[in-house]
This record gives sequence, C-alpha cells and structure tokens, in this order.
Amino acid sequence: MSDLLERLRERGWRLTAQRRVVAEVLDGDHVHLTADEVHARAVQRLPEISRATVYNTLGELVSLGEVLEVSTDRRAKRYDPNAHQPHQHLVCAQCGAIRDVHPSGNPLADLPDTERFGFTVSDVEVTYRGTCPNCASA
Amino acid sequence: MSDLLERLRERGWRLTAQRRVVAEVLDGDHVHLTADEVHARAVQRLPEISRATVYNTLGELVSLGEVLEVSTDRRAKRYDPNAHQPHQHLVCAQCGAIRDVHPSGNPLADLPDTERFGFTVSDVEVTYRGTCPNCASA
DNA sequence: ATCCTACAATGGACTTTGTCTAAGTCAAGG
DNA sequence: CCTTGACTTAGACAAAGTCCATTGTAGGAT
Repeated sequence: MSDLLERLRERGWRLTAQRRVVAEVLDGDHVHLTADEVHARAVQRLPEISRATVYNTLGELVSLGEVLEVSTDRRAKRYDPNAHQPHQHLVCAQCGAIRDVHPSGNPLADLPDTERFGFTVSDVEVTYRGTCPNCASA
Repeated sequence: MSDLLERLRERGWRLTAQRRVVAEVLDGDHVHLTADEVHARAVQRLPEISRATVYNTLGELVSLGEVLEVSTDRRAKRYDPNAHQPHQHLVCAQCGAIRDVHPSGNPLADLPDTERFGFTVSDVEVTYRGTCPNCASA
C-alpha cells in the first residue's frame, strides 16, 4: 500500500490528499468496489472529495496498471487492487459477493489456433458464477 | 429463425410485428448487437417501434433462454442469438469486433475445490481479448 | 520560507444505458 | 367481429460515467 504510493511517486504522480484517500480505500484482499462505493468511503475520510476526482483517480490507477477494472456485475465497473497477481473471479449470482480465485491451467492455451480467426490473443478474463454459502443456506 | 418464432408461439408468446422484427434483426452468426443497435435496425423495418419494446422483447428472449446477454464491452450489454450452442467470446480491444469461439477443455473443471470458498459454481463466462487482423494491419 | 506554475480537484451540466408508467392498441380466442 | 388482457408507446426518470471551465495546490525554483 505505502509501496503503491511510493511506486506512484517514482512515476511522477503528484501525491494529493484525494489520491492518497482513494488508494487507501482500495487497500485489502478481495476488494472489488464500484466507483460510487469508493467515493462513499473516500468521503468519510475527506468530505470534500468529488465524484469526478474519484473517477479520474481510478482511471489513472488503471492506466498505470496498479488496479484492474472488472465487470463481474452487469451494472457498474468494479476496481480490483490485486493487479499484480493474475487471478479470476467467482461471483454469487444472488448477493453479488466476489472472491478472487486461481484456476489451475491456462485458459489462453485452451483456445486452438483454428478458433482464433487471425486475432493476436493477449488476455483472457474468466468469471465463475454460482451461489455463495450464505445465500445457499437462506 | 422461423423455428424460433414457432417455439415461442408454442410457449404462449403473442406474436406481434415488433417481436417478429426484433427476432429477425438478431438472426445470423457472430451477431452481438447492443439494445440500441437492435433498436436502430428494427426501426428501419418498423419505424414506430419504441425503445421500451426493444428492451422488453430482448429481456423476454433472454428469460426464455433464446438469446444470451453478454458483456464483452464495458458499456452496453450485447445480445447473442447463439444460445443453444455453448461458446465463449473473442473480442478485439481496438475495434470491439466479437467472434464466437469454442475453447477446448472445460474451464469449470479448472477451479479446484479449495478455490471455491463453499460456493456452488454453476456457470463460467470466458472472454478472450486481443487484436483482430484488421486492426493489426492498420 | 515564499512564490510560481503546471498539474489536480471541483461541481454542475451533459451523455449513455436502461427502467418505469399511464394510456392507447391489437392478436387471437369465442 | 367483439372482447379482453397482453402488448406497445412516448416520455419521464434513474444510474453510471464523462466533460469542462474554474479554482486550488504540490512541490520544485528562488
């Protein structure tokens, strides 16, 4: 986390209170907040922070490769700070809970050349869907 | 296609001009239109069709399992009429072109029990990203 | 320590995507 | 060919996100 701020400073990022707060809010495991959720939490620490700034900062963090944008949900994009370890997502279809997961094997290798239509394939995104233990017992 | 209309009638669907037009617009291979694109094309055949009807009809087709909703793009949902053959998607990061693809292997099987967090996993959605031949040569 | 200035933040208007509703229309069975 | 409940319509509304002109400030320069 402070590593993150360190790394960003080295890349010429101007360190403002707003950016620090956004970075802090995103810290943790299995964190997948929407922009609005990030904003709501940021406001608790820095009441005057604006929505536009949160969007800008998230966008910058994504461009810098420090945060991933995921669309596990069909509504808002979510922001995943776990950008340095490849992983996929497991989503509860009922409550929307999200966990980072690490499938065995490499799904990229599962796409035969005959199925590539001349594309240069560089990335694959996998979303598992199901029911979480909480929702199953309810 | 006319099979589709047939099947829907059998399920008690009232067959209106609007619904027929939406179904026609969705016909074909590698078709992945957004709701707005479906509306734009539907209007060419039936000028008075409203946006709400297109949304309603697409929603019904999805509920009936005749069309899939996919979010390969981070903006609008896309509608895929190829619902009866399991497949995944390959997307060009530049131009947004989408192809249906059939990876070997079963990605569901690649998620070990230890990575399931007690979830009952029922479905998996895979999106490959890359550059299409057109964009690569440009 | 203070000044400068380019970069960042603000808030409000705007856009896109999608949903809802009240009123009008029509497919299809009787 | 009448009736009726399902379907469609237009437009208001909502949620998520972008844009822009203005104001503020981090951090190097003095």
